[in-house]
Amino acid sequence: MTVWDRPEPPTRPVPLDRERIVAAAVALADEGGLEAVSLRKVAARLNAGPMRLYGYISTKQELFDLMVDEVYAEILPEEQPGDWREALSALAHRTRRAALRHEWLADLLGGRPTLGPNGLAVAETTLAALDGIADVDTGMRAVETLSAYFTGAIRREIANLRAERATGLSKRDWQHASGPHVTRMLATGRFPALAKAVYDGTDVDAEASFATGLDWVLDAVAAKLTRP
Amino acid sequence: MTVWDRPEPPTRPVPLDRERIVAAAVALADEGGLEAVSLRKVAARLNAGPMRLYGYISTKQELFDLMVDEVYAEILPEEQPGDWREALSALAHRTRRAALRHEWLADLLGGRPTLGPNGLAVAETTLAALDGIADVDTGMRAVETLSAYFTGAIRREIANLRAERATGLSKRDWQHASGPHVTRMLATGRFPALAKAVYDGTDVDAEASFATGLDWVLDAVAAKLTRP
DNA sequence: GAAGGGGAAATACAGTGTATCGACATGATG
DNA sequence: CATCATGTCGATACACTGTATTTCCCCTTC
Repeated sequence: MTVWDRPEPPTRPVPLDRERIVAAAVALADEGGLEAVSLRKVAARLNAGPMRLYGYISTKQELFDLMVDEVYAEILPEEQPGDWREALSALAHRTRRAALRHEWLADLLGGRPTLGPNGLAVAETTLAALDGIADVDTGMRAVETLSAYFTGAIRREIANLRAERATGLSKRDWQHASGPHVTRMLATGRFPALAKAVYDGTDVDAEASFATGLDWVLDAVAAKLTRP
Repeated sequence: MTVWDRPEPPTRPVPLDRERIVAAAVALADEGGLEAVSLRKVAARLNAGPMRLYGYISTKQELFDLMVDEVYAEILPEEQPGDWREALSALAHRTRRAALRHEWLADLLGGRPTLGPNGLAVAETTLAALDGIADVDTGMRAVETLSAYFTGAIRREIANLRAERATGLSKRDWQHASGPHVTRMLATGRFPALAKAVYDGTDVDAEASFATGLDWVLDAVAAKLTRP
């Protein structure tokens, strides 16, 4: 019996771990959004059967949790600046940039408590930045308020970005010329304040808007820190 | 040929409109969350075939948009108080309470631009509250900042609420005693600031936390309004 | 060599959003 | 009154989803 007659030994299944799985899922989501992530496609990308993933996660939600924590690794700053304000500001901006790299993050942000190692690490360094500056309670309140702000702001920014992309219109064009529905509504005169805002408002770019809102919130935090 | 032999005339299809459809969808979502909303189930609740809905909406996303706008009708205040600060605060609290009544709103909040009639009406009254107090640009920035805050805060609150419900543990219990994963992580000593926050922090109820964060942001807005 | 165990894969199921198509009640027209 | 066009509704179909269950086969251990 020659070599040719003997069948090749069966290919061992490719080794798997959460890291690989999450990487595949993130890649899929980066390319086609969250809805492009299906267990079948993730598994296929790893040359594995779908059910194999259930050894590493027990539900699709858990895969999302892992994906979010993976991105928190990008958000975690390598070294902390001394100033608490810089630290918090950096956290906000890093989160925003991460969401711009992985737009699907906006869909998940704030959706579930972040209990993964990187999420906890981010929480740690954030709270640590306020250590000694404020008592525990005001510190927590500050972090919560700030993160509520940038979570919401990021979500809105991504939402607008998608809307512009979908209609093919820049925000300015959309407001001024085309955007049939909104234009028609504004023309009814039932929304004078809104109309004024839309037509008289100077359009600032998203980053600047994010930054000024952030500054306001940081100002508020600063005011509470100094006065216990 | 008697009456009994003749078949009854065919039952006319039940009349339908967006209002009925949205009401059915909202009811479904209130009972079982957003994932309980399927076009088939919505249609079934209206004694109609699934495909019939496509005369009124062209995609499931649009149904969600209509649902959100429906809730904005609850958020819209009946009469506006004079003070801008009261007005903005009321908007935030009304949105929060709406989300507590319809928890699925948290999943949709900030996810897409709100262009429905009620959403626009809310935007209108909100901007109107700042009319004369601030120039257009700072007014918009104020509204955006504030709504980013409460959007994020509401999402987190609902997320925590669900997590507590799922584990059957109150936040306090979860942090202190059981919650194996978090407890173990904190015990490693790698998260000292976080551990201090968890163990030394006094737990305030969600509404109070929401309100203080809101006050901070409103303070910040007030500071920017007075000083142009 | 035989038996057992464990993990991967195949199959199965109930459900999803949406496209397509056939039938049929209705209103217009002869 | 008969016929035809029209438009709408429902049935069917399709590709896909998350997940439970079953089947199978390789490796280890006697």
